[in-house]
Amino acid sequence: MWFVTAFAAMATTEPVVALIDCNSFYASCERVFRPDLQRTPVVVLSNNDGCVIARSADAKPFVKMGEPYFKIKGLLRKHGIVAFSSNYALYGDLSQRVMTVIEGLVPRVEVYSIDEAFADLTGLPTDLEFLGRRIRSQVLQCTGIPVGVGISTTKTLAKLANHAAKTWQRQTGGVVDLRDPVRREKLLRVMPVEQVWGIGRRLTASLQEMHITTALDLARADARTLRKRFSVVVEKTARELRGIPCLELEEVAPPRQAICCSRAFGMRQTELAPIREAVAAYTTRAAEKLRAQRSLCRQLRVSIRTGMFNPDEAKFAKGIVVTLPYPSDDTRLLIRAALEGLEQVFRDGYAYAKAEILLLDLRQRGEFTDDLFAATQPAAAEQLMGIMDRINGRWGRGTIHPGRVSSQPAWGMKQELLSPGYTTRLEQLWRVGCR
DNA sequence: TCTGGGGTCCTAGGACCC
DNA sequence: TCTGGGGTCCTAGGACCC
Repeated sequence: MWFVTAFAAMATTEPVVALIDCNSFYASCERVFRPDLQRTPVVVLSNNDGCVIARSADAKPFVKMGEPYFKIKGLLRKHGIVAFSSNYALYGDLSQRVMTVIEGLVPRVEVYSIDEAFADLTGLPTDLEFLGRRIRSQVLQCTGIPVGVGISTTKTLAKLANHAAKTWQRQTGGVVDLRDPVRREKLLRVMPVEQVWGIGRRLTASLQEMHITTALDLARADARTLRKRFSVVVEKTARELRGIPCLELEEVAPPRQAICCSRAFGMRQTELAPIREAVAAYTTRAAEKLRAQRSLCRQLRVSIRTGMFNPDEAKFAKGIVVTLPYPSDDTRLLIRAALEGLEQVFRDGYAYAKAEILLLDLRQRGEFTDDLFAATQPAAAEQLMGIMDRINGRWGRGTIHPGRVSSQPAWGMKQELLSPGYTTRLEQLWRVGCR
């Protein structure tokens, strides 16, 4: 008899995956150190205070995602909605804390984005809904960030379960276990296909032509047809909706294949000089990211563009790829290449809004063996970069920087509503009590 | 006046090789 | 008379995600 039960237990060890997702993450971060805003709707703006990129739940009925700030200033005032510039130092730090708490509660975690993590719960002997609630309460207690938990047998279904947990927060308590097939079908039936992870605007339109309008329709569609008509990605999505895992948990993120630093200027720039400064600064940042993942790059693309929305502005955009003499992570060499490229693409007579640096053809150290006699990066450069990174790591980004990069730039971002670096800057620590 | 900043993966098509 | 077919690599562009 024990054999039979043991066998039955083994046979039911199906894969289980959870998606833990922070609610309105950026807005929640802003509230952590502003308890007075707990009941006040909050929105967070993009760089340069351009448009809305995050909204607290109580701001959602009033403000659309992506809405330009200048258009909705009056509306925000009318409804008493508080706006913040984005404070990535704060969000990044709180994100790390959230992930640390989750990693302490479950064995295998994939940090999927700044505010989401997948967890493998396969074979855990506990009540999973209980575990979900535990994760929620623990993260909230340790960080002040509310999260939702979706549980199912595939990543795509866990995403959907999480979505349901958010949509019906009151009824579900923020945790939905979607392993039961009956429950799963019930949810898939009411879930519009555009809510499915991996199905964007274009695919939704094409799927609707084929009368696939709900998640259930997609799950039941013929996989081969989907592959032929669209791609393997859509095919996998459909299989995952059926409960067949096609996407693995990726605990260690592979090194990036491209690194980008792209930012709009605080105000339009017509002269070459300030744009040179901005390009040097962006390149410095990109090179830091490059070294952080211990890669070298062989190519760099620099591009600039004017504003793209205002019909009265003359439009211009151009980029160029520059190849380095050898694979490198030396900020100085990269800046030199980027400025060379900039000279070639810059045209007088335009009001530039944005520059972008893209590091391409990345490889890990020791990966390239193409030419025995090809030059390689001097050891002195590696040492210097290492020292720079250590100083900036210890004393804060930008403590030491190339002379070309200005610390009070004319092109800098507009951040008029920036909250303090509560957790990342000593002089901006949260003050409690004592007036 | 004013509209984000990162990334990934896939496919199609051309060049080229044998 | 007759002019293949399979494979690889690269690039551009599209679609998606957060």
